[in-house]
Amino acid sequence: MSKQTAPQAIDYGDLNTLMGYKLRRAQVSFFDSFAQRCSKFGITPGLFGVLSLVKHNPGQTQSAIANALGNDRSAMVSVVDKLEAMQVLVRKPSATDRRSHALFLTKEGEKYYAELITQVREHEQQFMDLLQDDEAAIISDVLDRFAAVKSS
Amino acid sequence: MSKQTAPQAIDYGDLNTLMGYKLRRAQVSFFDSFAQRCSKFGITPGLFGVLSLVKHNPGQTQSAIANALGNDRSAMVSVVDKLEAMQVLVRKPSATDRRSHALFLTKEGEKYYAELITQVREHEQQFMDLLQDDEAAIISDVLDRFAAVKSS
DNA sequence: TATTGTTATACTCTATAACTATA
DNA sequence: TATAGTTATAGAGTATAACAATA
Repeated sequence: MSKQTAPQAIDYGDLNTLMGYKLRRAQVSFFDSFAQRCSKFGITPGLFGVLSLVKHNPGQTQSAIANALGNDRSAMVSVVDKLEAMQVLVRKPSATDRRSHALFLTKEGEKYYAELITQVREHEQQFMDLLQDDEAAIISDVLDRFAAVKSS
Repeated sequence: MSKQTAPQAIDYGDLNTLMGYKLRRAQVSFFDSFAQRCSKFGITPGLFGVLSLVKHNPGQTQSAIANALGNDRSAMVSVVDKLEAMQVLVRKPSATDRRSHALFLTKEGEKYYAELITQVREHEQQFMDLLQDDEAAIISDVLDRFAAVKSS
């Protein structure tokens, strides 16, 4: 026999009733799926977030982008390094403050982002297809409310 | 003047339309809030998940718990070590398989969990209070559907 | 041969502190 | 004095590979 004991069914107990755990499971599933579909682009959700924010806010500084994403400045360094190595983003000296770097998508970066966002939207659609009628609007709303809860 | 340039408003662009990003923001907010409320218990969402699963499935092995949570069994070692150090959980030799450890809550662990789950439920309620009418049921349903998406 | 717990290892993510050059 | 980017560092979290004991 291949297994002596059949794998016993697990009772998820409280976890099955907790929105926090459902939220985590859903996010992990979503990001795993994202990573798989976008693997050929060599990008992660974290890199995508920075790229997208620079795309929509050209010329902003690293600190401004970090703040907007809720990350620390120091974490931005390697992220921007990677995106620069991919030649989709560039640091340019700020015109008004020589301490800071203004971030821009390269010409290649614009093309890259255009192709990437198409994949990302298809991926979104794959999940949105699981919803019916007005559910999407409700989820979107509720997640925004959850995100707005201040923790201290 | 305290700042030379007023902080420019950030356009979240595509991110504001992507469920994946909303999901992440909501989860981070939820877990930050959880961590704050449960800090006096010295526990994290990850530790709580294991403890809760052992509570509801006494005698299961480390591998079974790891599998149920989608983790690798190697990651369980330090988690169980921590919970054992907190004296809320014990490894006992399995009666049927001398390779494996059966996990149980200690007497203290049962008391600890009872107090903890009360806090966790209050925390849940804090977020559920943001919802109205049938929204909770819809969110719960949709998150389950998202979690069920297989990624390969 | 396969599985359980374990160790060693490594990689990502995240955060803190300190440095430098600027402001 | 304070801020931007950077470096060094350290802590979680997660994963792979290999090993000893056992199945």
